[in-house]
Amino acid sequence: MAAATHRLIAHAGLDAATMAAVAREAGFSVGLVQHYFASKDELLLFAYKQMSEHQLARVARMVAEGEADAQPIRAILLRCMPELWPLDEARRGEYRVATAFHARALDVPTVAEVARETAAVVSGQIARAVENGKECGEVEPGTDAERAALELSALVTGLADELYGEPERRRGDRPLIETAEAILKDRLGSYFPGECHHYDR
Amino acid sequence: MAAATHRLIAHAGLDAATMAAVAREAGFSVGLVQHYFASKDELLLFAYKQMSEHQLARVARMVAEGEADAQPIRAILLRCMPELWPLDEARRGEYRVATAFHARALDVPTVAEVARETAAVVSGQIARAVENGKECGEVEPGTDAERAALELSALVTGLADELYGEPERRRGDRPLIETAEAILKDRLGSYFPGECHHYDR
DNA sequence: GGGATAACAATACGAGCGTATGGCTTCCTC
DNA sequence: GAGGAAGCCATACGCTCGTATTGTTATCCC
Repeated sequence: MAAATHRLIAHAGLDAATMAAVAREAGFSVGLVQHYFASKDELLLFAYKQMSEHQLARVARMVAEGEADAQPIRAILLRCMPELWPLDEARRGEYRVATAFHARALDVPTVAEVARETAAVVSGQIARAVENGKECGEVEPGTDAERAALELSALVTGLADELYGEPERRRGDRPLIETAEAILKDRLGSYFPGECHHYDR
Repeated sequence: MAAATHRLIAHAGLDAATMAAVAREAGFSVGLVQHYFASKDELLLFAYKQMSEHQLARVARMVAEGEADAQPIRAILLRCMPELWPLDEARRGEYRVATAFHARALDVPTVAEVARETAAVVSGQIARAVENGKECGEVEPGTDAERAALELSALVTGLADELYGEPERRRGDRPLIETAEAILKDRLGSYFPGECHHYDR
C-alpha cells in the first residue's frame, strides 16, 4: 500500500493519492486500506517515512561499501550525495514525493517531524564524515564540521532542485549534471584537501 | 484578492485557499472572485506570479541602490540573496507560499512555467553579476559565470530550507542565520576575490 | 436618460472526498 | 469444531469544494 501511495504521489502529486486511488493502485478495497491505517494522514505519513528510510538505507549501504574499499571520505561523499538527486526515473519519483511532503510539512506537524529527522540524519552524517576526516588527515584540524554539513546539505538539496527542472539541459557540450557534480567535487575538495593516512582503513 | 490568497496560503497552505475562504478573507462574495478569475487555477497562478514579481522587484531595487552607492558587486549580492530567506514573518510567509507552489509546479505545467521563469531570472542576474565582475576586476577572467550562478542559486535556495526549519537554532553563541551568511560570504569571496577598479561606478 | 457593461451577491448543483458501517470469508486456537 | 480475530469488501453518509446560474445594483457612454 505504501508503494502504491508512493507511485501515485510520484505520478500526479499528493492530491491524486486518495483513499480510493490508493486502494485501486494496490489492488485492494478501500475498506482494507482503512483496516491498516486509521486515517489518511497515517497512510501518507507511513509512506513518507518508508521512503525516507529507503533513501537513508541506500546511502548507508554506499557508505559501508566505500569504507570496505578503503576509499577516501571525499570520494564516498561524492558518490553518496548525488544519490538524492533526480537522475533517473526512480529517483525523480522520489524527488517528487519528497517535494510534495516538504510542502505538506509546512502545515502538518507530524510530517514536519519526519522531515526534520531525515534532514538531521543527513547533516549528522556529513558532520561525522568531516570529523572522521580530521582524524585521518583528509580535513584540516580547524574545520567547522557543523558549518561544513550545513553548506554541503544545502548545496545538495539546492542542486537537486536545479537538476529536476531541466534534466536534458546542456551547457555547451556537457549536460547539467556534470556541472553539478563538478561543483560538488570542488566544494568537497575544499573541505577535504588532504590524503587519508590510515592505511588500515 | 491576490493578497488574500497569499495570506491564506502562507497561513495554512494551498488547501486552505478555497474560493469561499479567499472571498471571505478579501471581504467579497464568491461570485465576485469568479467574475475576475475564470477558474481557481487562474487565481492561484495570478497570486503566485504576483508574489514572484514582488520578490524580483525588491531584489532589483536593492541592486539599483547598491549600484548607486558604488558598492562592490560582491557586497550587493551578499545583501540581495538573503532577501529570499525566511528571516522575518513576511518573508517566512513568502517562503511558505513559494514552497507550496514549488510542489504544485510538479503537476501543473502553468505553475512550473512561472517557477522556471523566476529561477531563470535569478540565475541570469547572478551570471550577469559575475560577467560584470570580470569587467571591473572583481572576478578572475577565466571564471565560468553560468556555473557560478548554478552553485550560488542552489546554495541560496538550499540555505533557505535549512533556515526555515529552526529559525531560533543556535550554534554555540551564534544564531544559524549568521552561519548561513558566513557561508554565503565565503562563497561569494571565492568568486569575487578582487577589488573593483572602476572608480566611476 | 436609457441601455449596455461591469461590479457584486446569493444560492443551487454535482462531483469527489474521507470515513463509518455492516457483512462475508479465512484461518488459527483452545 | 466452535468461536473469535484478522483479512477483506461494498456501500452509504455527510461534508466540502469548484463552478454554474440567476439575480440586483452601480457606472458610464452616446
